[in-house]
Amino acid sequence: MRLTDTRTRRVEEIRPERSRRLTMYACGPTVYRSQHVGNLRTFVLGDLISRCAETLHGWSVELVQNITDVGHLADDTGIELAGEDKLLLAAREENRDPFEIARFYEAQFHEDCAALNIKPAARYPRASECIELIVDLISRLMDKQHAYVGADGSVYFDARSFPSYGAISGNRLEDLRAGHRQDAAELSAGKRFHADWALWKSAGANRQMVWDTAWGPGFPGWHIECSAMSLHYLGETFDIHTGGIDLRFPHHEDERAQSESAVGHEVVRHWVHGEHLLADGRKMAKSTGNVVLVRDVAERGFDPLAVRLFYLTGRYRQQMNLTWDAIAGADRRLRRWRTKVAAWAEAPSAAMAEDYVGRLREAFEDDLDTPTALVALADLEKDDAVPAGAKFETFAWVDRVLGLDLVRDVGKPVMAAELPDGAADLLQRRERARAAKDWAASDTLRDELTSLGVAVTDGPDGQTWTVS
RNA sequence: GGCGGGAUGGCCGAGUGGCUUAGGCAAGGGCCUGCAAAGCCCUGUACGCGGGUUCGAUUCCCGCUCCCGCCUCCA
Repeated sequence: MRLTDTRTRRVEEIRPERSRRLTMYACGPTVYRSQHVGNLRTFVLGDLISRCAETLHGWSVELVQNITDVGHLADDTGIELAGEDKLLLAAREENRDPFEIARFYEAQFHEDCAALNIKPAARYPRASECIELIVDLISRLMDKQHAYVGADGSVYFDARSFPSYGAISGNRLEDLRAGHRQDAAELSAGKRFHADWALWKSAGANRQMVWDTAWGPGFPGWHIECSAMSLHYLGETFDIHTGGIDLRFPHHEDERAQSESAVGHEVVRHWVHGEHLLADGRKMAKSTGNVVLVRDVAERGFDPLAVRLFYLTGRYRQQMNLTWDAIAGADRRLRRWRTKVAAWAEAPSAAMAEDYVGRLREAFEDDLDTPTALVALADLEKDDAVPAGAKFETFAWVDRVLGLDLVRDVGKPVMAAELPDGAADLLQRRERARAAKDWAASDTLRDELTSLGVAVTDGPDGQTWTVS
C-alpha cells in the first residue's frame, strides 16, 4: 500500500510495524456542532485506508479516533440553530450542562458515519475522560523542560525546545507571523514566545468542564489530547495518522512536538492528510455558511452513499468542489450499479474477473487512486466478455473497499414486496384499461400508483411493478 | 511576509510529451414503449495567459494572472 506522507512529501510504501496489524489514529470531531460532508470526507479517507488494509492485505486495523468534548469547545459560540433539537438549544442558551450538547453531537457524528458506511473505530476516547492521561503527559513534558507555567497560570509548550518543529507543515518558527488573525498581545499573554501553545489552560472564570491539577483548575489545550490518547492507546510508535489538511498546522505540528518530546523519538510513521471539500469554490465551513449535512442530502432524496461515491471520483489529495449536480450524478450511478449487481447475482455463479481485480487492486494500492478504480469498474460493467456471475462477484468484492452497498438490492425482486393499500386494485384496473387500449385511464392509474410509491413499468409481457 | 494546493469540455473529475487525447452526470440522436420511465447504443465540446525547449506540449522549463487553504476555532 502506498500513501502520500505529508512529512516526507513523497508517496511512501506502508508496512505495518507490527507485521499484520496496522495502527492508525484519526483526528476526530469536535462535538459542539453537526459534522458536515466536508468533515466526513476526511473520515472516509481513514475508512478507505482501513478497508484497503483489511481487504487487500488481510491486515487487522486498530483505529483510534478521539472525540473532542472539552477545551476550545468551552468558548465557542458556533452552535447549530436551524433544525436542531430545541431542548439542546435551550440548554445552551440557559447555560446548562455542556456535556449534554457534546453527547448529542457525538451521537449524531456516529449516525452520520454509519450513513456513509464508515466502519467504527476500535475506540473513541473522549478528551473529558482522558484527563489523567493528559495531565501525566504534561507532567512529563514539564520534567523534560519542554513546558513551563506561564505568567497567566496556564502551562505552555516551549516550541523552541523542539528542533524539528515545522517538519510536517514546512513552516519555520522564525517565519511564523504572530497574531496573524488575532490580536498578538492577547494571544501571547502568558507565553514566553508567540509560537508556544497551551497544554493546560487556566480555568479563569470558567466553572464547567474544569479539572483540578497541580497547576490549578483548568482544562486541556487543543493539541495535547491527541498526543495523550495516541501514545496511550496505540503506543510510542504507530503507523498512520490521518486528518484534514487544515490540521497539518498547527495541530499536527504541535502534536508531533509534544509526543516526540515526551518519548524521545518519532512516534507517527506516516502522516496522511485529506484535502478540503469546497462548496461554492470555498472551504466548507460553518462560518462561511456553505455547510451541507448528510441529512440535507437525504432530504433532497439522494442516498447518503452518493456522497461517498462522489468523494471517490476524486483523489483524496485534491480539493473537490461539491455541487448538487455532482451528487445527483453519483446517486444515479449508484442506483444503476445496484440494479445491475442485483441482476448479475441471478446469473450462474462464476469466479471473479481476475484481470479487473488486478486493475482495481493496483489502483487502490497506488495512493488510493479511486478515480482509476471507478474507471475499471465502468469498463467491467460494459465488458461483454465477462460473465454476469463474475461481474457480480467482482463488484461484491470491490464493495468491501468502496463501501457503497452495491449488493443492497440483491435478492430484492425475489422477496414479495408489500403493496400499499389499494395498489393491487389500481394495478388490476390498469391492466384492464391497457387491454382495452384506454391509454388515458392507463396513464392516470400509473400516476396514482406512482404517488403510492409503486413504480409501474410496461414491457412486452405486460406491466410489472416495484415498490420503492 | 512564510508555508501548502490548484486552474481540463455544460457540471464533477482523472491523466498524459505524439498513440483510440479517462470515467461519471447532463445534452443531442437512435433502439425499446401506445406514450413514458428505466435500460441499451451512438455523438460533440477541453486542457488559465505569455514566452521557451522540442519534429511535436494540455503534459517539461521560465514568467504572469487568477483561485483555494494554513500561520494558534478549523476535517
